[in-house]
Amino acid sequence: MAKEITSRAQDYSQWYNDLVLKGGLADYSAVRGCMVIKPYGYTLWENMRDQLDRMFKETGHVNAYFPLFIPKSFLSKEAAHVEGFAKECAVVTHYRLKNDPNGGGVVVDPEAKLEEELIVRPTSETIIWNTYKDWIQSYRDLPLLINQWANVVRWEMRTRLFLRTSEFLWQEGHTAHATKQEAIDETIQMLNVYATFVEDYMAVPVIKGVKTESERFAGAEDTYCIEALMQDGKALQAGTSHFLGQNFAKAFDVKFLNKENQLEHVWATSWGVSTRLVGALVMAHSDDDGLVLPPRIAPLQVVIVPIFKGDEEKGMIENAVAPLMRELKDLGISVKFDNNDNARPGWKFAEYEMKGVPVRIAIGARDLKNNVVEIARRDTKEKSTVPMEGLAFYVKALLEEIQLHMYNRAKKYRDEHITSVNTWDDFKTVLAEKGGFISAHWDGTAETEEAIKDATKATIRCIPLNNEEDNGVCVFSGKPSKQRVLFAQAY
RNA sequence: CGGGAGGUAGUUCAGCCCGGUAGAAUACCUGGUUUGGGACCAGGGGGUCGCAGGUUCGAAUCCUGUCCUCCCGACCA
Repeated sequence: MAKEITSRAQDYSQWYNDLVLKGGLADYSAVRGCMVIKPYGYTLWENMRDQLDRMFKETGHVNAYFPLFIPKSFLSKEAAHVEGFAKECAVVTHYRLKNDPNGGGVVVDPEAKLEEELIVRPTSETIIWNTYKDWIQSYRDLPLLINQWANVVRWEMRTRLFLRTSEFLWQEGHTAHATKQEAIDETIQMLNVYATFVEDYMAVPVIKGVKTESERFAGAEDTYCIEALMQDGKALQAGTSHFLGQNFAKAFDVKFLNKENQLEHVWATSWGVSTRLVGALVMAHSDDDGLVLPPRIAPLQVVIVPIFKGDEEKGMIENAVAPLMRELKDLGISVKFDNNDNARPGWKFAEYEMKGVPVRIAIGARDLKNNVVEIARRDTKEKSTVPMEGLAFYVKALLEEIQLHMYNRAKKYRDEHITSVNTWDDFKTVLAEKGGFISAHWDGTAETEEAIKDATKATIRCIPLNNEEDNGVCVFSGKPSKQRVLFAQAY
């Protein structure tokens, strides 16, 4: 068949591409570095987005929308910020095309040059803080808790579907607070929201931590992150939450009058997750037969495949399936009855396995006679025969069991791939032969971090939150260290 | 952005070296037989050979440029 999937062992990168393309999540586009998210992949993103949106609203946030274009001058107002993003910005310089006088289609009209060039947002801190300046006068205006769902553009040299594309979809929360502590609390709260979402809905275990200075967001005081582990032993940053201090408030002159009638700069946070989460989901759970999607966010939770000979049997099966479909839908389960006559059952089995549908129900004449169905779960590929009686409730419970099992399996793998090492030799050996996170002492300097990166391509993914104090010596420099940090090669 | 590979039917690919009417498998359409792990028979439709120039009587094939993709590297989320 056409839809063969490269195995993970043979070529992990190609396996990932195969899953995304053949699983129907996305396609390449005519534009370099930009992808088309197909309906199945977009439904997955919608399910993720909707749940996150609920969680943001439960924690008091509201949505708004800010412009795609940012005046060039805004970007340079915060020194570290411009430093971090300048090299990957798309710039709009003209506002009109005209017919080519030489007959070559349309060309940019040189007369239509913009007075001030516009940047296509790589992130929205600058335009948002320029706006917040007008919205905030008093402590009564605080906290300001706003999120936006948007697309952003970062001009990437090397792209990969979902993991790194020039344009991607994300949400960015931008909040303003009266006190430093309140802003820090917000930063941590949103980190926890992300961790809860990724673990409970995506079934991907994460480590919460804080970034070192060199991995910090451009313009932040502290960057908190959740780090996940992929099946090839590489880490993936799944979400970040930044404590911005007063950096943007000072750059954009955002001040408020406190209760004592004194002017102060506000304290800020920003936090985001992107369509990159789809890539994380794919690489965390899937196998050589295709996608494996967690029930809570799968575009389709259950598929029913009829097996019949002739119209009479087909009709009997349809009669039996109709009430089952109703019961499943009443329980909030998404279900599809695939009675397409063109494809045979075996073809359908393979197809829905490729697409990662968590539960497949097969019903044939033999089953009708015995009042049972065959249920196959995608995560373990186990098949079992289950009575029709109470089937909807059985399926509901099974979906929850699959969700839990997927998380536990991923967590077991992750936990087995956190290795404590105390020597530089062990560090290199473990990284080369086993991969995953390496827990090691670090002397706290950017120089050592850089040297380790140059030698091994591994970076410090994070300093885990609530890290134990553990006196030792740096695995690279031998200098004293108070705690272990997590290293890994990363996406 | 550097190195390597590639772009021909919806898809996977052959044809290119050595220029001469664009092929296969699969998918698709019609009819029939089928249906418990990617069915079979018969008939049928479908491609400006990525795009643009050039060489030539003639270009998928040779030359130049350009766009898109993959892998590796640098950079970065």
